[in-house]
Amino acid sequence: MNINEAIDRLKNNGYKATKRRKEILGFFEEADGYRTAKDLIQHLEPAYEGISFDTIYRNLHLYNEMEILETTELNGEKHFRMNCTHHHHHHFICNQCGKTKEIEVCPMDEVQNTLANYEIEGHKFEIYGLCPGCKSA
Amino acid sequence: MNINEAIDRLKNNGYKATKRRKEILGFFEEADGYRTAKDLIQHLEPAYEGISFDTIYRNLHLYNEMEILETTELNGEKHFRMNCTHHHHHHFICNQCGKTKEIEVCPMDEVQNTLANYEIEGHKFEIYGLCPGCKSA
DNA sequence: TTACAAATCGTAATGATTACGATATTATAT
DNA sequence: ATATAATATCGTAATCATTACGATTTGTAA
Repeated sequence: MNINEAIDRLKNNGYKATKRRKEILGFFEEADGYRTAKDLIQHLEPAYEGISFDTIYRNLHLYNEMEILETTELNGEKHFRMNCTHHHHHHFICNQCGKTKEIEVCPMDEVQNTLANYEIEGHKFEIYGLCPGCKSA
Repeated sequence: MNINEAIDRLKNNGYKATKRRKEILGFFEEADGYRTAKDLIQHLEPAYEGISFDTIYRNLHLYNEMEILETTELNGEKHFRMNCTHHHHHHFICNQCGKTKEIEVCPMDEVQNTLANYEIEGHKFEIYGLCPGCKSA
């Protein structure tokens, strides 16, 4: 997912591409990893002084529903990142900088048959630690 | 982990085994799955009218630190369950009743070598859905 | 049973998130 | 380009889970 795809998706669904919405997309594209609502507010404050919580959270939820952003919970705070739209995979997540690395291994195939009579609705596999950059710093 | 083990662990670390602490352990033993702070408060209210948030949260954290309870985040709320002290494993978690089933598969062995130069500090693998009981109900 | 440390209570404070009426902005049709 | 109507944002208050703290009560060990 990139900014232009996201804007197209907005417009195709009757949403407007406002300055703030574009700026939010820019923030996540540049971030290239997980960020919180607070991170976003801090980024927007200089250019959009007094930006409303309403704007922040409404758009984060909108982007999440439209699968422009994906979300996960990291130590009690919701984090967001640009959605990976291609194939199914999981993430290593850096505890320091929030950047992610794709993990192709998915254990679900192996697990399926141990869950006969269960209805599987979803799963989560995440690895946490330090990326090479943060490790050496 | 069972109630008696937990009480021993409390006493061995200089903590007192109060009525409320025993009642909380009883709640989680009987629950046999993930429960929230609110669930616990509702359980305790009848017998301990006006029980303090302080008591609830302080003890949940204490039990978590002492590895009497383990915790996970499920749709934005912290959930707790009796800790499984034996070997490393993961959980299927029922979205309806919170009960869990142990999953022996752990994908980490397979993943390790794809993360050279990364420092791995932890991982999470959870499967969500409906247990056989909730599925047929 | 006394004494004292630890636990609980009652309640206020915090922090993230949600909600809402008033105002401003965007997209579209003219 | 302009007017119009729908949508988005603002400013701020409300909500919800959780944390914090002084005053009081309780558990434990001598």
